Amino acid sequence: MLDVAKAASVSVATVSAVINGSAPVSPELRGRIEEAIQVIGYKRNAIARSLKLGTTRTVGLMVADITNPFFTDVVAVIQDVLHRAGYAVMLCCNDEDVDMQDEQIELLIDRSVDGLIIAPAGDDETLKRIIGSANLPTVLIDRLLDGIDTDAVVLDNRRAVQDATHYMLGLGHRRIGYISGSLETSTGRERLAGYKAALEAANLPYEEDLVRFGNFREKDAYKATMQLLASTERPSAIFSANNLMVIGVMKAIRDIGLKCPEDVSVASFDDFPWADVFQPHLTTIAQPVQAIGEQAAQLILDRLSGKSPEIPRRLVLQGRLMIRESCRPISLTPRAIA
Amino acid sequence: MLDVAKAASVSVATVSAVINGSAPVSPELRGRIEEAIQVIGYKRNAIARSLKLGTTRTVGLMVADITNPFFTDVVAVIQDVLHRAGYAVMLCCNDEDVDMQDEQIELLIDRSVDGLIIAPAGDDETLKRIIGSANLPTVLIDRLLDGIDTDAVVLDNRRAVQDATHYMLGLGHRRIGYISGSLETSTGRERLAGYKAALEAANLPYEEDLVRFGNFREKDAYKATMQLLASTERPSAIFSANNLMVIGVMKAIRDIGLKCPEDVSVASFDDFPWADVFQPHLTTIAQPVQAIGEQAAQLILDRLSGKSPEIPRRLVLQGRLMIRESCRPISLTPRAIA
DNA sequence: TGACATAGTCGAAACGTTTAGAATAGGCTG
DNA sequence: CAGCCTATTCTAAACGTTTCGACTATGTCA
Repeated sequence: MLDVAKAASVSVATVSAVINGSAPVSPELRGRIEEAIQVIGYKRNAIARSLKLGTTRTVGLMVADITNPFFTDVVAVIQDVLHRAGYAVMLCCNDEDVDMQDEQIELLIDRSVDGLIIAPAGDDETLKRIIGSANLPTVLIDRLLDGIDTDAVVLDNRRAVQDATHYMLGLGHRRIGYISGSLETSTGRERLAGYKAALEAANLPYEEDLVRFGNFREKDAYKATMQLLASTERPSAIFSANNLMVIGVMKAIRDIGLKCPEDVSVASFDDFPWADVFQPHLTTIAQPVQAIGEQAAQLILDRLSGKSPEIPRRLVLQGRLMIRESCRPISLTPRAIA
Repeated sequence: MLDVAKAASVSVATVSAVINGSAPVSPELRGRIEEAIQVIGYKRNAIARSLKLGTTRTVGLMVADITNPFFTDVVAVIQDVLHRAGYAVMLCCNDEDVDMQDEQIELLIDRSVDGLIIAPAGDDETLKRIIGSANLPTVLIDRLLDGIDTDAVVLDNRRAVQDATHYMLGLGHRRIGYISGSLETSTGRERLAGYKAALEAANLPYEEDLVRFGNFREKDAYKATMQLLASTERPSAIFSANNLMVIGVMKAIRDIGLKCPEDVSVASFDDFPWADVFQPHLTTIAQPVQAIGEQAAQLILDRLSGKSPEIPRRLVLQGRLMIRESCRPISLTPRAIA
């Protein structure tokens, strides 16, 4: 900038004024300065600017697992709308690892991001302390944190799986296996609550044996399903609490020599773009990923521009049950009855 | 830092010395300073540090489409290894849009990233000019850029699809449809070249009618496949040049009332974690995503720490043909013969 | 015509670090 | 004891911006 100022024989203050349009500048000087900028190929240094202004126009985005297509989609739309608003996105993912998560949030805060969008891996005290003391605009997505009261956009998880379970119950299933996500997450807890609620509404007992933990990961879900299917009274249906796990569930069903939906019905949280083209066509709960991403981005943008209300806003969206062919009426699944 | 210095009654230089261990400090002062840091809860300001040092310990990662599971996986491992090395990742994705890409690369350079990892959307002149003049450590992944000579890690695309085509030819298929990615990308060109090479090796003519462009996207691939299947001499097999497009291909096959592999065989670039559990079990070319990510990250890390050789390193990895059940011998697909 | 507002420009301080080089205090050598 | 070396500490400049307040020239109003 100093070079530009010299080349145009003006002060740096004036150069700054034309670049930012922050003060009136005579047409003559403006012309000289703009020309000098062209000639020199000057680009203003965003770091120096950030130092002075105390803002980086960057938001930190931390999600538990970017490999999960749900998060991938959400990240993509967040990145898109933030970019259009002139913000850069610093991305972290920790593969559902809480310790890694703590490190990463530090990394982000350390880099002086202006705000944070987080889908936390777990309800970790350290994390909560850090984001509490960072005092940054923060929006939680997908998963809430106990005792942390910020903007958030989440799904009505409880209702969604209650509906799905109700649907399976309606097909006559009485023993519905449930592959749960980690109860360290609000989604893990809420989804399980939905399952319980549906059972209760149908006057059916909640059986611990029928729920196993897959921690939102394929491998763990595979093991969990193997156990479930090996038990004496095999369930006639299985609900998977997310997309990654349903792959594990299907693999276990295959490996144990059963067929879906002939032998066991399956439904899952999270939809797939290919769900109605590969067999069995999975019955799923579709999340409005586009809306989730847009809303989250908008919340942080509003907060950053200071036009949010004082109290945090909590958006809860509804899932949609996509009934396809992976669940069938109990009367048609003879082997499960035997 | 000034506060810490005051609290410990020393100069900021000394505080800096203990924080960075950049100069010897007596145990006494060190103790006082460390205590003051604790008490005050001081964190050094990375922006100011970047300004002085001219380095941000951040690398820009721009991929054409993060929604594509291949890129997602690669991004995840890159993020992981860079994080472990103390680097933050600034992510951009542009949905294969070249103009957006130009904007984004500017955004990244503007933010003073220390290096760039790019999977370009297209062979765009503006992009090339920008990264040429930015003069930053850069590594290209997946796709090369004509005339840009930097570190890179790519697949041997040509060979991989040549092998796959050879395999289909071996099953007796003579009319193999090819759904191509954009020829603006090196992968688009190389993969098509592999298809042609296999044809040539088998003394078969290259027929323009059999290749359609899906631009690496599901929707376009769907349309392309519809055309292909509507033609008078319908192909008995189709190869899709990536994962997103094969979904479109399968949808088209379904919508036109055909079955895979009974009526038409299908193979695709890029593997899926669920490929051998949902029907039809797709025959694919699996890319070593883990290795690609690791190598790319290592290349940029080496370059950043100045321990790379002067000349750019170009790594080319091999794909692996995963033969499953979506292709069958031509003699068994009667309808295609008719 | 003098007081005063206004537009345009500039000098210099500030943002929070790092670091070169100066300063200081001992200790050692001859 | 002078001279010198070493270890430790400090002062101050620099990184590249933004912006406050000062200054000048010009125009306006009573």
